[in-house]
Amino acid sequence: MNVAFDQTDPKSIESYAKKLEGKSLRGTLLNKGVPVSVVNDRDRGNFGSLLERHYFELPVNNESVPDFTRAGVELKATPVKRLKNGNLVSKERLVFGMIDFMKIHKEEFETSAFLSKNALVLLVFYLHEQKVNVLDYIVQLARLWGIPETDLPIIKNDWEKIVTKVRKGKAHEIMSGDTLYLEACTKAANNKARRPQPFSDETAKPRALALKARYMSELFRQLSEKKKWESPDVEPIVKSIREYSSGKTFENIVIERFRPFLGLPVSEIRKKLGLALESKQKDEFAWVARAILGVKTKHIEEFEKAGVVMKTIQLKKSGMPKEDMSFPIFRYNEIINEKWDIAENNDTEIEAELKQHLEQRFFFVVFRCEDVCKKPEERILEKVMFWNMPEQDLEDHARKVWEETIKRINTGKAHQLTKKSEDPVVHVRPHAKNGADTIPTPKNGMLVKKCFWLDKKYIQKQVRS
DNA sequence: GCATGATCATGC
DNA sequence: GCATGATCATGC
Repeated sequence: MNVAFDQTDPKSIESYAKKLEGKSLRGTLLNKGVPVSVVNDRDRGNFGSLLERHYFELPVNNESVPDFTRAGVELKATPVKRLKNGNLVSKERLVFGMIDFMKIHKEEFETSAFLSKNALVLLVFYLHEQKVNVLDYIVQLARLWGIPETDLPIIKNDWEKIVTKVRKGKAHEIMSGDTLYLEACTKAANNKARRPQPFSDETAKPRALALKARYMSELFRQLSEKKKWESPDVEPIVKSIREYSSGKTFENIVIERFRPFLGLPVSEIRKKLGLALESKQKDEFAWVARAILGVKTKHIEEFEKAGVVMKTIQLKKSGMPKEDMSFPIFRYNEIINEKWDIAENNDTEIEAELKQHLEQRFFFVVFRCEDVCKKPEERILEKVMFWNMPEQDLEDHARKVWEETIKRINTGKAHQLTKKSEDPVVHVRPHAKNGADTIPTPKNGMLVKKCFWLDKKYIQKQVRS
């Protein structure tokens, strides 16, 4: 029997967990009298189960009830990692239970297995570091957490999108990119595993419900912030949950904000919004879009949490985008070590950055030039849409070009990467300050910085549909 | 007119 | 100093 905390009281459990903040498991467990042999030998490689068994001394529990059964609290340990700029972000998504396709279609969100098990979660964030023993990871933060009221409508809608696909016999078409905060991520020992679904003969990849890594990062940032009011330049679009009344989804709300402005020239939109009549900013269209959304900051809270990337697109009179769409530059010496598919809980493999970018959900804000594209104020706001890259394009184009890029860099052909004429969707082009803005390559010395681009003809097709 | 390579402007 | 979003310039 554990006397360190009250098994029935969530607050008591949280206080006990908070004692770990700033500490690692090694010393804590040894102080608790857990034998060295046990600490060292069991559950190596899994921080969560060490925590569960030896710190909280919970019985092994794979049932549909929360780990701290009497308090109704579910325990979740989750890693953060340090970026090159020093910021801490979530290392991975927070995975809840597997989706049982044969059962979930009968559930309602409010009484779902997901919600009943995870109504109250004890989150333990620890800092994962390469080549450091799991016993020496430092706990950053331990906090009781429940889905906040403001996030509930989005999470509910995410859950319903996933379940709707199951009900339509389309479990095999579920993608992480379908949803905003909660996703149905693939979860299987190997890539070939498939499970049956109730309304189709097609089998589907096994999937689990999870909060996206981006959501977890934003959550971690908010929880670690000592002074909320000094919060950085992030503002939500939806200021009151009353806006979700009558079954409106977040995406409905966003699109409705734009409706009064569709078909108007930028000058008119500026006037209506009370903005300065002209801007010399290169991202002036993005600022107009944010103003329409009612956000005064550079970052949008819901978009940050969901990993939605807003892109403004300028169409010529013909409907063809003026430009291809660029992504961040890659480093020749680093991209060659990336993997497209990485095994779960794998600390050594690095997932392809291109894949991470293209799997995000996009929000396109499309402007069109009436005549010549000279004056920005005369461009018309044509349409807005959420978009994901279809899985087939990811596989057949993005992945292929990425593989080819690595192959050429490795064979001394880093100066001749996939041209626009070689692939209709993704190509590689310079993206540098000038010709002298170079970085090292494995076999070709210093070369100009380059990045992947999405072809404007491809963008046009996507925007038109 | 378009592919390709190159560069600008701004903010952090 | 560098990333990022946005474009320009040239030659076929």
